[in-house]
Amino acid sequence: MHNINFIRENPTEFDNYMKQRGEKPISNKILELDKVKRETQTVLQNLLAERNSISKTIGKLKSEKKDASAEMKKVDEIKNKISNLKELEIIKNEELNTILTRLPNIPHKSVPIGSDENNNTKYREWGTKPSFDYKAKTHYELGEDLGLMDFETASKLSGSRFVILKNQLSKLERAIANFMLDKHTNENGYTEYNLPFLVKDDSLFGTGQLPKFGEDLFTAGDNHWLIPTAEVPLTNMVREEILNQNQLPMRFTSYTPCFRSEAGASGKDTRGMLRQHQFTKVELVSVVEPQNSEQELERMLESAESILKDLNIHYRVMTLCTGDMGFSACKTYDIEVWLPGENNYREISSCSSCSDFQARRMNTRYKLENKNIFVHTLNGSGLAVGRTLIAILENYQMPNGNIKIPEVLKKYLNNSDTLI
RNA sequence: GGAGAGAUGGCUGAGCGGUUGAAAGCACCGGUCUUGAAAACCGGCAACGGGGCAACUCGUUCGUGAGUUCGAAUCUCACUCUCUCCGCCA
Repeated sequence: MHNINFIRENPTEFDNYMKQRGEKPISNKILELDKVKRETQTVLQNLLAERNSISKTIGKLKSEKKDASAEMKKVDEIKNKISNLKELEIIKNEELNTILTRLPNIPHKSVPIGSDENNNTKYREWGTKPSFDYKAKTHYELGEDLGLMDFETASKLSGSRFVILKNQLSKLERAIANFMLDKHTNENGYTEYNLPFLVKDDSLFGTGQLPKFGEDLFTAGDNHWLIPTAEVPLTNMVREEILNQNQLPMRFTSYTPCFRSEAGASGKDTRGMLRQHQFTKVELVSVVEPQNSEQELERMLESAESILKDLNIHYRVMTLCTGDMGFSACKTYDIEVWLPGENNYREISSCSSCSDFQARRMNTRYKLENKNIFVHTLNGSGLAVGRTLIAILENYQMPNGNIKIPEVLKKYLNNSDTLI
């Protein structure tokens, strides 16, 4: 949600920011609605004040057993005007909100300007690509050849974009999740939560998925939605709260399934388990004071990177350009992991600062010297577990089709050296 | 699923239809006292919005939405949520 004061004072600048994010200029319309709304409100409030004071007089007269019929007649006349103006104010306010709740966050100054992923810039990279004497296999070739990854049966159960992991691969998924959670809670300073996977629409509004992106989500009836990411429940834990300064920064982590309809991705990544309707992810969320959010984003990125460093898998970090960022983000780093089987980099984490954008939607503030200030929220994957599993398969594959176990995961897998 | 109770400020918790935006306590902030701290005492302390350069002023808000009334935290209706008991159940 946007600060209407900022738009009032910087309409051209606002339009410019929106243009960078692929929106049309709209400040004119916003300011016009805002003006009408405020004028209506002023007139309305004067009438309300008049009604209130006459009502008080009536109360006084009645308690003195005097005649109040003249005053009551006066109020009666005002009442009609009031209800008309009230209606108008509500309409204008709704029109304004419809616009304001559907505009994306303003990008941070340091974000490269551009329309799509081609304008993303490389922030840094780590490690080197492994080399193979043969054509590296894809994760689904490896998984299926080992008999541990089953797309056919999954589609019998649930349709396309689902997978079944069996035996050692199922255990590997658990090992990865445990390793990530241990790392983030023991070394990176996050507190672990076990969360609801169903949320109400208020929560999805708070983090920005609703009202605009409902078609990307699965519903579960009764005003419940399946979470597309743990960001939603984690961040909304502080919705409608006024926090104390000494509670900040807050750092949360959680391992949850994520459910996405992938409505806009038909035909994309249909092979393998890269893009599924259901996947698991370890999520990181921070709630911080505004002046600390830039630094917190770097910290969060490093926390996510620490997982891949420990796994010793090559990756690069991209700074997303204005046109490629998510709705709520003001700045986003994507971590792209190297997948030898694909011969390509693929997103495995996305770390975003949402500045005060979600905080305004959620009305989350903290007390600072008797003032209530909107917090800044950040979220990042640390990491997507399914895609980490893919990365391990492809990077740790051996010529015979078996998989080496990364050093840090051994203790989670009976100290085995290889998958089977 | 059946029966009942409830929802008030950061928290706990009072509140006959008419200075109740709301008692009291806690928390918090400032001060006195103290070598320092604690205690005690004094003072301050809801949010959001409109108008105004400002002092300030007006409006809205007691779960949400309608209604009754000149006037609603207080009365009526619907909805949401929470809790208790019973039943069912991982």
